[in-house]
Amino acid sequence: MQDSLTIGELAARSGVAPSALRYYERLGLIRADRTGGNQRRYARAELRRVAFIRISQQVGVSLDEIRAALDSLPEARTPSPQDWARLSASWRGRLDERIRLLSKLRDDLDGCIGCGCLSLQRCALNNPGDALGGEGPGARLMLPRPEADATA
Amino acid sequence: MQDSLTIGELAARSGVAPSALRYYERLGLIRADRTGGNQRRYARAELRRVAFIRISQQVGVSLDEIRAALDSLPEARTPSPQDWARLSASWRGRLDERIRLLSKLRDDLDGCIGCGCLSLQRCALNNPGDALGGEGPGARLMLPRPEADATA
DNA sequence: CCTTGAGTTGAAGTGCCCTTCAACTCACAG
DNA sequence: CTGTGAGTTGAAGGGCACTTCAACTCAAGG
Repeated sequence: MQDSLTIGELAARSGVAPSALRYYERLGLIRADRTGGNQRRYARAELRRVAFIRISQQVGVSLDEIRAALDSLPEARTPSPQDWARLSASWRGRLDERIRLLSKLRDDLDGCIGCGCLSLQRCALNNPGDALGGEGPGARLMLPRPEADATA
Repeated sequence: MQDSLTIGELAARSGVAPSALRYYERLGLIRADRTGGNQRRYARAELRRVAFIRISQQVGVSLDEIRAALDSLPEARTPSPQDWARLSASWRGRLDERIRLLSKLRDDLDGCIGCGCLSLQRCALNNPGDALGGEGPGARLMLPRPEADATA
């Protein structure tokens, strides 16, 4: 009942598996103090960081970008509500864009279904300027899977 | 200028890389005839299949599920507009759900930003019944990245 | 003290969706 | 007929976000 949480406690409270928390730490997304016996002890503030990470993932931001965002927080002091608000607000455009694209896809799909033609190339694929762009080599997951786990 | 397309032509017209098309074929998502020299020749209808695949991915459906959906098409005849409409319509709920979740996330985020508290756990994480659920072992990409490529 | 559940590490595995490579063969314009 | 760009294969690589494993050590209740 102190001011710090074990990894198990943080996992339970955040809904993120311990293995994921360790992974986040390796990536520099969160940090932990250590006990004499080398066990992690998390400050309460880390709970908020983890929450921000999960939110950001739902927005569709990669861990690498989340790390960059978190790096912009002040190191000296505990981040203020305004700090968090600024970070969250920075995802707002991303979120809007994602919603817009999916809504457009829904409309296109409705149009196709409605007219029965389902000329998908015209409706939804052949609009390169609009649709999702991606660059560079290496395999990426190009398109989203909705399933995720907030409680496991 | 015949009735069939080479893999390069299909790639160009669909915006999907040849390597991806071969991959789709391995997974049983598309099929190709072969020339005497063992090269793939795609019927025009395959273009529509590929379009459907890409659309489905945007909706957030896995290739495995897409394969299952495509398997439900009649094998005897070329799928009719109604066949495609049925398949597309079957994703409609998924799409709606995704849009709904993202919209809710946006509202939550606005709320948090608005009040400055950013109590993310209450706002957006601690609603397990609502949020994205996932099951089973093995690493999955839990949350979507919007970037994708429809023209490369 | 001692047991037992929780925590530690690095390395390897998993699932998805492809891409890249090497070492060929094909198809067609000239 | 020949050169060249396009196509073929299986195997391996790659990025992401983790999980799993083995082989330990810690922490705390009885």
